[in-house]
Amino acid sequence: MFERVDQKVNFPELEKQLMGKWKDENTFQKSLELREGKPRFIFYEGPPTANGKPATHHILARAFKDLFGRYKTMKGFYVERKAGWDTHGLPVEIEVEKKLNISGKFEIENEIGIERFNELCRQSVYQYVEDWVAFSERMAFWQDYEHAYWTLTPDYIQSVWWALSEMWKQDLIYKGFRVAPYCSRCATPLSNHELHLGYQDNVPDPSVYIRFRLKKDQPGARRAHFDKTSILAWTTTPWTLPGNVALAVDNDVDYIKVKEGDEFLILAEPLLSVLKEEPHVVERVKGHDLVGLDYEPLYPYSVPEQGRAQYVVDADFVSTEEGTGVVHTSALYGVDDLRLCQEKGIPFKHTVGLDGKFLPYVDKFAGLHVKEADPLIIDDLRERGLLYKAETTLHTYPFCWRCSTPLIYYALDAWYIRTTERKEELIANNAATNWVPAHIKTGRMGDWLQNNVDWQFSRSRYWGTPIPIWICEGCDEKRCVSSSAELGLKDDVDLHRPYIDEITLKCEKCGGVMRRIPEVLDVWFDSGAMPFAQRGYPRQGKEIFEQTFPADFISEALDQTRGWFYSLLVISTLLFKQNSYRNVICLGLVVDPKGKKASKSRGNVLDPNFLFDNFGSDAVRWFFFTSTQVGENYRTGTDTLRETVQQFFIPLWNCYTFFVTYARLDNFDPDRPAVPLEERHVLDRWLLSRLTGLVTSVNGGLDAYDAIEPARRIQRFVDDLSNWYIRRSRRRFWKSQSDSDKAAAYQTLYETLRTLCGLMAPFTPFLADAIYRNLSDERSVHLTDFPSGLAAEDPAIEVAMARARQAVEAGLGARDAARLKVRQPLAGIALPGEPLPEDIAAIVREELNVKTLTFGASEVKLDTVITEELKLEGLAREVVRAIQDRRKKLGLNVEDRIDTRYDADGLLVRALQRHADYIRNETLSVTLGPGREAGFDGEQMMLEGEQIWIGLKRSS
RNA sequence: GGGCCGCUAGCUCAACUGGCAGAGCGCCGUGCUGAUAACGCGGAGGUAGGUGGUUCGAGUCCACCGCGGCCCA
Repeated sequence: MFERVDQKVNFPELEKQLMGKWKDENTFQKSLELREGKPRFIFYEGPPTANGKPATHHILARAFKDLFGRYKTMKGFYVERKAGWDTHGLPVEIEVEKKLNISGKFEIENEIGIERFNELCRQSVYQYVEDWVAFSERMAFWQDYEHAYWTLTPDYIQSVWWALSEMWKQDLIYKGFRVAPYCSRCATPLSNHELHLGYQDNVPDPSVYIRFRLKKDQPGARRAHFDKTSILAWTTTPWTLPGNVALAVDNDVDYIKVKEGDEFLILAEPLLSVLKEEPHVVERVKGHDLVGLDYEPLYPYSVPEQGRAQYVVDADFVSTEEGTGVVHTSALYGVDDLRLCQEKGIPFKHTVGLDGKFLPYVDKFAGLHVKEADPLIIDDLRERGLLYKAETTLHTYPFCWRCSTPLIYYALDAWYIRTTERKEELIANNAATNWVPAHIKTGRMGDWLQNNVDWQFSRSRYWGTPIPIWICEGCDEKRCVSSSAELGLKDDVDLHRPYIDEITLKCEKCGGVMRRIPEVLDVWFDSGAMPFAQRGYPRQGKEIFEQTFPADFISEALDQTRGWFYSLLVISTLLFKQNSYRNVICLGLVVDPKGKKASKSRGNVLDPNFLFDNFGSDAVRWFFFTSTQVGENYRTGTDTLRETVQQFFIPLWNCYTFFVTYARLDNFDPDRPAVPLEERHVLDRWLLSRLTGLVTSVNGGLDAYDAIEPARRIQRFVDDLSNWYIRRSRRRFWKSQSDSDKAAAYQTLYETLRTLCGLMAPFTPFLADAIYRNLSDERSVHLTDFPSGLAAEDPAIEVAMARARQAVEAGLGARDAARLKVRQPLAGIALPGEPLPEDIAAIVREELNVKTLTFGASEVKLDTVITEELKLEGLAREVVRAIQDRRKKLGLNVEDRIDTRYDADGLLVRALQRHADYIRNETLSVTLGPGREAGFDGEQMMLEGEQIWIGLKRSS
């Protein structure tokens, strides 16, 4: 027997009940046990960073992950779902810095200490993971949270080390430079975000034009040509001039040689206006004519012992908007500069230290801070006749957002993985991956791979996987370690800073002391290593790793293209020569109803708990599955969610309560023999045909990693079920005799609801299970097989029914135009088109409330003549309607019998007498008679312009 | 500056390979209703972001531009 169901449902409350049941019954665990030994469907959890409370956009990816995990489980696969937590990285550090009200290297190292700082990071992570588990369970994201992988464990870290050491063995790791905005006081590089915090406008800086004297002994015929000739270059950072190694010109720009006094100057034609005098043009050349010319170094400090420097090169970033069209290049103090010198093979070395002061060997300016040195350098060049002119310019310049020190661009040590060497392999492995939506493969991801640069994986931070590279103080020998055993440490020892920094090794080459480089790993390396690191591979878990690599399916939002999607691809390509995922759903972003990104400062952030409490998590999931194409943004607001509940959840729930209400009254027993399909009412056969099609397309869609089309079809089906099948079948459930037609109706609706629950289980796990359990003796839908292979297709019925519904539409339109309410029966209607089968035509007649339905007319033609006979029938229906209304007002139950009295005259009385049987039957009136009797709860009202009093009471 | 995605009714979104521009919400009118906080019918509401091009025919294909989003530089 089915439990009574309240029509007024509170979905959030329902969901909490289900959470309790799942916990008590271990439903998730059971769903896994059910499929033990079955083929695996391999899912990888992209670990969220535990640096804050989960937000609404986190529901999105988790909903999709859960959808396919549940679907494949119901399809018979064993779907391990190991949770994971990304525990390292700058976001965690920043969260802790905020709590401590500190910021930056200086405070961390000198006030807090790395040991305590990292301990606080660890605590912070543990705290947030609790929030994440609660959140995930609230939205029914079934994962194994007890056996989650944590990127901070010694096992995990050692796997990561192993991965790096394998790349080391392949000679894919090298040390280089990285130019970044740098604060010399804080001794720290700034992130892009930090950089943007500190720009100031109208900052005065020197603007100097420098003569670079061309060497007289140029190779070949060019020699005499350049006597007394200088190339004019411009800079606003004179302190970079001692580090000058090259001048860059644009190959295709016109350069002019002008005579000024007894010397010659070369600069770009569009910038002749910077000259002090009216230009006296001597010669015009192209930039590429200048390339290769040697010039006299301004200073001896950056003249290399080996290799060639101080000559003219071509570059693609030369501007003719300002300066002279010649770019002074100092390799280590500009992003473009460094790239150019690396491309051209120009040697370079630092002239400035990490403290922002000139190094000792730059003897003229040694120990001076670069900004202090600027005027001295200008003076020095002026004295030596190398300064053409010096001015002051006002421009926008970045300052440290913490301490307001002017930032400089500075090349820091950085470690790289030579991904460019394996670029073609990366592209091939990406090409073999199924992207949803497809355009990401060649678009966003493909473009990113085409423009691949080596992966800079070192971070000058604290809370991260320490980079396992040790360098000999004596001979510079380098070594990459792959396990704690190699360091003489136990397996379970904490490998984080600062402890790891104290570990020294003995150099095998010279016997000297080897120390670890101070940097930690980019967190993307951590998460990209999860396919094997979650198993502790290769020290352990070898077998399980091999069984679970690569993944069949992963899903995240598209900001992961350069993040996790990339790091997984790179690491597995370099180590295992294939991608670690076969199918990937790349989701759009959650934005506010205006399309703006949610942010606290805009105040448009949706609190997930607010949504859960008001609409339920199923509703939020369903919204994400149905609202827009995968890859597009989700305009999310309370209005759209309210609509989701009203348009889909409530109608579905009403279908369910309708069934339960009458099934209880009739003691419907689902185990009774089924009425053969061919003997069922045409509405049943129509519904089951529709259901068959639905099952097929939902299976097909989900198999192709498409969620939206299946979900939208389910939505349309529920509309058909509610507003056509049940609407047109109601009387079959109400009628008093229990014949086979009634049994067929119950069986059809029952099977449909159960199947629908199966189809919906992966999408809305709470709602589907709530309904299914009541229909199935408390068995969980999540332990069933996914619906498939129904065989009740009947295209002819579907076509005919579609035509019938069009006929109804036309007929109701005609009624409306004629101002004839549907309650008033009419003699007939004639419609265009071919006749419909009788059983379907009957439905149309009933819906239109006409006696006859004919086809073949040229247009819709309604017989509008209302005979007295029809009028009385219409009045009878009015009376029925009035009695039903009264029943409802008196709070009577649908099955309650009543006695009915009336007081009226004229046509109404005749209608009541003529159609007494009909009225009694419709309203469950045991007696129906005239007279205002005592004890009858009555009401005076108007029906079709006539007075009537109707009174009723519950029949004893 | 570059890449990708989007731009269709007031709002949210559809329309297989080019073939009569649609649904839901909201609004107005009206009807139906003992499952329905629901539903039906009718109405108002569209130069499809803009400009060109290809085609018998373009929301759909091509080019350029604009706006929004994400990412890279």
